[in-house]
Amino acid sequence: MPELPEVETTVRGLARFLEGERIARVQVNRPDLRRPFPPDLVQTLTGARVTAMGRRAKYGLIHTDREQTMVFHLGMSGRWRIEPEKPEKHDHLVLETESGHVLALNDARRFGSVDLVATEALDSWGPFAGLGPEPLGPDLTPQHLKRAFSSRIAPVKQLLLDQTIVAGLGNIYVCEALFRAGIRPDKEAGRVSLPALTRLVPAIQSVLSESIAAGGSTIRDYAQPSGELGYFAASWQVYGREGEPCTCGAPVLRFVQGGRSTFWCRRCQR
DNA sequence: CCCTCGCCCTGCTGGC
DNA sequence: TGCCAGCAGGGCGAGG
Repeated sequence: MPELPEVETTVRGLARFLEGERIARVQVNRPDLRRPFPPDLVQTLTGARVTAMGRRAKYGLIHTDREQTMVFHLGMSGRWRIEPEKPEKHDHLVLETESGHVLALNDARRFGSVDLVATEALDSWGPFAGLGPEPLGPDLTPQHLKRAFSSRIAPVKQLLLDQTIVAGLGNIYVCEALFRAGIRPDKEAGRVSLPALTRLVPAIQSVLSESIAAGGSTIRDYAQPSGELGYFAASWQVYGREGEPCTCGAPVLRFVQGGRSTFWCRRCQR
């Protein structure tokens, strides 16, 4: 899905149309994504004013003046369509603001979610309660990873996908960050050295920051809220490049880990 | 606890 | 052209 940079881009795009606006109309077309929509979704959002937008891990946050926050997850194929010309298949939720902007949450695979959570209790809300630190915040440090990886035998790649260790990384950016840090994806997490973790943290942060600056990655059904496409996909060095030469000349390799594809360079990652 | 696996759902691509 | 296998960015629960 949209990983952290894509959610961040989406939230920033939505903010231009929602922040400070009152929601005038809420239309639910199909109220069952990963889980059913809250039964009071329409009632709670209709007439509410959006006070602020935010993001936690891969979740987008729409805070309202009703002390309720709408939390959305884009799953694998979710996207917000801004000012859609016409309705499309899989537009599950449509919001219209007082000033006439229309926003449609479209999710073909329906792995996404929409929830309402009391704003003051967000941190203790089930899906948020166990999340690890934000990778772009101050709490992701080599020491944090050292501690979280300690005595773990699972491959480092799998643990980086674990949202309780770091919140917001997905398959693409984990592959790219491990490449930048020169760490083999199948390395036992507990055996990754502190110097390697000290390279990994800035590798994670740079790959995410650069992607956000570029407006996210483009893949299949992902588009920014405005409808433009992100450009970061062109910057992938290993993801999706099986068989192509790495910058070092060796071929990019692919194998399956935990049921998903891992891309890496045998020469650059040790 | 930790680790792995399989499933949720739909659509697109590539090979025959 | 049609069909079908394989693949896709996530998250969760079951079972060992």
